[in-house]
Amino acid sequence: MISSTAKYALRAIVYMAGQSDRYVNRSEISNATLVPHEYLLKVLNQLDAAELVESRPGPGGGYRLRRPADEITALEVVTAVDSIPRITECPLGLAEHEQLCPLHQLLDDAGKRVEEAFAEAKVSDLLSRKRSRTCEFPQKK
Amino acid sequence: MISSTAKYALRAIVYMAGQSDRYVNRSEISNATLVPHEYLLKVLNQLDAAELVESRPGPGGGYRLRRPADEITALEVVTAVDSIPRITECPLGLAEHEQLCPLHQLLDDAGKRVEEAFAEAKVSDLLSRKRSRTCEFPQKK
DNA sequence: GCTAATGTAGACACGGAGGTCGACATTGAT
DNA sequence: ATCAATGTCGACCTCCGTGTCTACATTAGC
Repeated sequence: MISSTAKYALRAIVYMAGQSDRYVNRSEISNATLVPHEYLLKVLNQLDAAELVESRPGPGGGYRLRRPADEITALEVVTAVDSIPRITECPLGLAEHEQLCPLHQLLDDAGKRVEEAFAEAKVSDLLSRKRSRTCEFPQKK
Repeated sequence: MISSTAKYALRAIVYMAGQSDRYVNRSEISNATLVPHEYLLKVLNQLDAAELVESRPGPGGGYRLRRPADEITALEVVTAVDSIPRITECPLGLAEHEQLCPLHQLLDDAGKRVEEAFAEAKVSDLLSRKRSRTCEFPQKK
């Protein structure tokens, strides 16, 4: 449905959201979310470019959200790393088409529904209440 | 949203649906849908395994639908070649979880909505009324 | 039965997403 | 000013979905 990069981004963002305002370093995020440490860098870079997180180098540095968790939608996180394919015009460029062919309409509708699902969820909605048994952050073995 | 293989399958099925009961050979389907001729074979094999089409070799042979177009849903076509990822249980296998973590619930919800979109559409709904300007079958140049 | 049209099958090639590695740059604490 | 913790960047590797190639099997028509 979405790329694993997008899932990584969501896990990382949700983890940071659970750590209030402190800067969290990459190793800690990687340990908690099991996103590969080096790959996490690329994900965080994209989240930074999308202005969802900010970073600070040096001891005590790391990453944190730029905005409160209830003001960030899951859709923003997903689109920061992974464009959801929407079909707004005829893929053949036939300008005369007022509307898409039924098949293209269906494909676009599927994309639209996914977009809606992610747009309706705020990051704060994704925080697990009972932390002890959360499964969104897999355990390292 | 779905793989290009799934889009190929939909285009091929919709094309066959527009040819009533006659057997359509692979070259004709490939020309009409611009699905690469050799790759189309693999797609058709999967559609055959899913019992959506039947084939006949020899001169005058080819492929055709096994059931009427209004009794096949787009979801059947898509799932014949491409599983839509649903999350029915905790990915960590924590049996104690009565319900999924919020994040996994969201991901599953996205998959569910896509499934619904495709389940609601029959192949017959995807046939273009005005054939002259259809864009679902790209023109070879 | 022969031939041509067609489908069948498996091995191989390509490209992009996912993932790793090593050298470098920046900052906080002392 | 120095050092260590941390982030930054670019090159590389790997795997799998996509797509191609070549040889083989089956059948309609004569």
